Amino acid sequence: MTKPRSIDWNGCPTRYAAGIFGDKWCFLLLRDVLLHGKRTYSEFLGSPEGISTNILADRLSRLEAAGMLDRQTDPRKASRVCYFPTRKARDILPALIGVMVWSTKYDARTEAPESFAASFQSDPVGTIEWYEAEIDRVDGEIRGFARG
Amino acid sequence: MTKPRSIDWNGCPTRYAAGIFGDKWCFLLLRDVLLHGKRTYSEFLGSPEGISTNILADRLSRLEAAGMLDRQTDPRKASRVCYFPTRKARDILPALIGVMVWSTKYDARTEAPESFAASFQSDPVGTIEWYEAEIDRVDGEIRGFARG
DNA sequence: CTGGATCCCAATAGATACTG
DNA sequence: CAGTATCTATTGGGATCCAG
Repeated sequence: MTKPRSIDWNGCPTRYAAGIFGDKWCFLLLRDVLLHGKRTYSEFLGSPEGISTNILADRLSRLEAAGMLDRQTDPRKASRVCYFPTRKARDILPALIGVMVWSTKYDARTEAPESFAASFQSDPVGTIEWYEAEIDRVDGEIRGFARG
Repeated sequence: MTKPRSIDWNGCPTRYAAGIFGDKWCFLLLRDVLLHGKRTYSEFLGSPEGISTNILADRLSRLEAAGMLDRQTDPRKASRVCYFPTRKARDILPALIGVMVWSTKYDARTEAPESFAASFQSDPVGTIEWYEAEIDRVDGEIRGFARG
């Protein structure tokens, strides 16, 4: 009887969060799906960090199991799979942006990624209005995809 | 100290953040030092997640190298070492609290840790006043320690 | 004592080749 | 395109040792 190596990861919000965000690849995938609008396996694979295929598959299924990603196959073309951020994932956006603002402040060499920088200058990112609009926009995207 | 493989991990704020927070143990150590007031090696070792000694030493040095922890030895007793959160680390508090609020919302089984729950109810956590007071309090703590 | 360093070896993460 | 399979590299647990 193998003794469980890990402890109960629930019962503490930071510990719960550590299980999701305390992983380099999950963190970056959430960036891709929430801020860069990436949706497909090959789009994620194309990120400059160079995730490998098995790791990508593993993290996508972890994030799906955690209720952060909604996996949908195109009704007309089964080989086309899209991963959409769930409401739960989109609710982390304010904190994620907080982290990015922090990073930008403390690492002089960092630059905001295109979509972040662009939207940050032209849109009221962080306001309730922007946030709710983003929620609605992705909801519409998912419905459109599911209808085919 | 593992050599970064292929890509440049700077140049993007999320990527930079992933290098610091995208690690389970760093994430939890920051919780301990920022929200539970833990300062010493043995206090960190006593956390319920059960970090092992080699990993703890490695992560403490990583966080020190990243400018998140300030390592101080007691002027009167060299064997007593304290790790204080730097200003840089304390500046992540608002985002960290945002993550905790998110976790608490989405995992029904999670409970806020004592110090978080207590301060959240009795103090105006999240306000500029609370935040600046916390900055000053830890600054005083560090000065007091360094004076002996 | 406290704050580590080191070693062993189990378990996990990850790069690459390959497949339906 | 969206993943498996395989094999190697790194991380991590636990015991032990060491220095101040």
